[in-house]
Amino acid sequence: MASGTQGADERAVAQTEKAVIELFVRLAQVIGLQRTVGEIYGLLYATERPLTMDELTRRLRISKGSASQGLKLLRSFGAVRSEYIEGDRRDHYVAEVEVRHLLGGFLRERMQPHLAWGATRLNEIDQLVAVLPGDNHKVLKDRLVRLKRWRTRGQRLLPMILKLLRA
Amino acid sequence: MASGTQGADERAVAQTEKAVIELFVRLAQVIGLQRTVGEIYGLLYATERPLTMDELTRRLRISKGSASQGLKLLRSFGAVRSEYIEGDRRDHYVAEVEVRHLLGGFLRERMQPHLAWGATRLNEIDQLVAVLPGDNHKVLKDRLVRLKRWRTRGQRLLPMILKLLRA
DNA sequence: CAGTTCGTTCAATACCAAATGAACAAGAAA
DNA sequence: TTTCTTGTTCATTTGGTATTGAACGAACTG
Repeated sequence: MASGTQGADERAVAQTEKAVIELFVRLAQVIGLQRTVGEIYGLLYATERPLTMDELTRRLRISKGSASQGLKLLRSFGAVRSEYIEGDRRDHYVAEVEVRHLLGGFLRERMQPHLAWGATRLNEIDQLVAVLPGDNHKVLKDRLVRLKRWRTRGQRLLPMILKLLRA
Repeated sequence: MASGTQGADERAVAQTEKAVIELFVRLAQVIGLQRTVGEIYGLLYATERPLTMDELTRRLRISKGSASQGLKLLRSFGAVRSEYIEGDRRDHYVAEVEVRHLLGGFLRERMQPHLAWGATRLNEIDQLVAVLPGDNHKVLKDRLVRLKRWRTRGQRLLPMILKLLRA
């Protein structure tokens, strides 16, 4: 292969890498994760070979602290795992390329707690309106019934999405 | 009705109101909207009677600017509409009690653009990898195919959710 | 053992987006 | 017309949180 073509190759790969990182940075922002988390996952996703924390900090220009915390989060989501490499005591990280790991982990660890909190809160509100006399505050009661329907719906939605992730 | 019971009533209503607002504040935070937007929608949701901007700023202790911008956003979502009241030139706002208006508007105005952006970006990446020689970078190409599958999936998910909202 | 390497934690900092409020425009009232 | 009322916009301030980097513990190495 000619070295000119080779150079074009490298450029294309580098650009791709950058674009993939950008993609995951955006995804991270949309679902409310730190930009560094998106960067880390993006770089790992675009790289076949396992990377050390040191490589992540150098290539992404982020601090050791950010890398450590980002990787911790991504591991808790099951979106990244560390691979053992013979004769190197450093951790080597690879992306779980099934994106559902990232999204599934996010839903499990971040979304679910919110839904649970909302359900609890709605029950508490229920207690409050229960003491109100029957025909007064009819509209308020009606609206709360609507909200409770949403609790059910929301709790149904999560499994649905998870199922969709699996498909 | 005894005035003591009446007092208990008012307390319960006030607490309910507060709890409903809290609920929507949390929802707002989860989907990445400003706290004030959640507060506004929450108060309107908990109140039968249409409210003026002035009432919103006083009861929520937020600035006129925040109220104006929050209402603007909520109207753009179709989650709030203004009602004309005879002999009062001020705008009077009521919540669209179908929560799907809020979520639907959010998906339409906020989520959809991100998906569109991602789709465009993926096409650009496609162009980049297209120039790479066949068997090299096989893994990279494979991973991009995975991402493209997600574009399709994401674009399918949105209508699904919208349908669920309607149900 | 002392000296390195590696990863984590957390207090300090830097950054950014949300909230404010003054200034403004458009009507209405007087 | 002038004066109020009402709502919007936008430059500034504020508040919250993401990122940093120093300090630390643990686990190797020589």
